[in-house]
Amino acid sequence: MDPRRFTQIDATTWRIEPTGAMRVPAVIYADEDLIRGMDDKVGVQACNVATLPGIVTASYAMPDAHWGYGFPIGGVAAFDPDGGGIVSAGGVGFDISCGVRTMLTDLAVADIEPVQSRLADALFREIPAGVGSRGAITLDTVEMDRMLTGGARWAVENGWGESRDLERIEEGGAVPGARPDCVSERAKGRQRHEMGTLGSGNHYLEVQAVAEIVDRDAARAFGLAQDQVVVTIHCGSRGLGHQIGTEYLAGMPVAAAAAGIALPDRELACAPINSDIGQRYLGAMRAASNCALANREILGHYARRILRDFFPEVAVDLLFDVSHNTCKAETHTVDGEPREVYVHRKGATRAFGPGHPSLPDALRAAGQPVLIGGSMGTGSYILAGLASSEEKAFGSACHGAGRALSRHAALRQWSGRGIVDELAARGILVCSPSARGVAEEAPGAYKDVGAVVLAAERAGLARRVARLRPLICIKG
DNA sequence: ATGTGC
Repeated sequence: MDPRRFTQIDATTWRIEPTGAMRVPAVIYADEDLIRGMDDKVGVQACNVATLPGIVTASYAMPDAHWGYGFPIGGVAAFDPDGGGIVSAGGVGFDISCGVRTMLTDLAVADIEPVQSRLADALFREIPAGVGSRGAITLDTVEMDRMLTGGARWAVENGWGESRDLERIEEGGAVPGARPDCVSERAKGRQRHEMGTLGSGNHYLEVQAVAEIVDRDAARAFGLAQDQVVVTIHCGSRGLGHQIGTEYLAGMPVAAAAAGIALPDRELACAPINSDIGQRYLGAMRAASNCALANREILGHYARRILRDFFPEVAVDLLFDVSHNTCKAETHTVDGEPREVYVHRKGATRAFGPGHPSLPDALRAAGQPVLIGGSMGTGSYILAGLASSEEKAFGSACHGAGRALSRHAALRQWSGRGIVDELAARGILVCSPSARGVAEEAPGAYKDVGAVVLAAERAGLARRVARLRPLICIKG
């Protein structure tokens, strides 16, 4: 995008004042290079979101923003239910409650090196990955509904996880207000065999090493040390969330028209929060969130089990599990008053600062861990939420590197085999059922994650704590 | 993202 279409507020804040149907400004947090690298559609979409009924304060885009279905990926917008506010399936995304968890081990890089190849083989063999992958768990109708209301708590009760994990998961492992009755039989049917599976696209399970400590005090509070081995899982609600997104997306244009909402783009289809379909979507979306929380808990359990085959005494403690595709009712300061608003975060991570009451005691002083997935070769970051993020973007930050090239362009430029060989030469073992998927996810197809997190830090969204480098990547 | 799509 041409930076000149914005008013530059400071080095990392760019603003478009309301014009036409916009009810609030659009604000993008990024440095000038990142702005230049963004598609024009990011600005257009952020402005489109600013026209939606009940939006408060501003429509925001994070430093990793790129264009998505209706709302930008990397978009944050909050709506007031008492001011005609809306909920939008396109504002959450197809992969409902897609997110990241990082688990800390007491192993060092030197412990992994002798077993790296065998460990990669074991993880690849035992963790189902790829399009349509099936797991070892099958749910009947009763267990399906229990999973959809119980989330990670349900997983723990069934032996796939540990109860001490729960306080390290957003919402304590189970999102309240889930309504399995608002989830279609088709969506449930697609999920029957998919619990404990990774899926495809940019989803992965990685064994990583702490490559750099940026903030010593926060790293200590999080339990991170140089050369420590951690396991990070990125995945979501699989077929169930996708089916729910598809079905409600189809129903929302009618609901928007019935509510007299004029849309600048059909893809922004939405419904009033205080409407039947709005409430049904929220109930189904929360059920899908619980599916994603349960899925990540099960995958974490598998990772623990496999690590213990190699290191019987290994400790594997959950640092945090956080989603980056959600709509949540939260209390934020709006026009100087605390108000409950529905915050859509689509490709944006919740980033609550120090002292936030929702954080567990052990993390309250340091702030929420903000888990940023990079690309296969470049590594990832752990950030900490900042109090300033509350007034900048309703307590949100970026979620990843963001694509620089389309999947199609990546396929033209790289082969899966070539990427696997290139990364192996750098000590990174990649295992995937799909060579095409690996080519699509080539490190060069992504922006520089370091530039993205630096911009997030400069903008006051979150601060860098540690950088991680991959050792083993199981790719969907 | 997705029992991937013309």
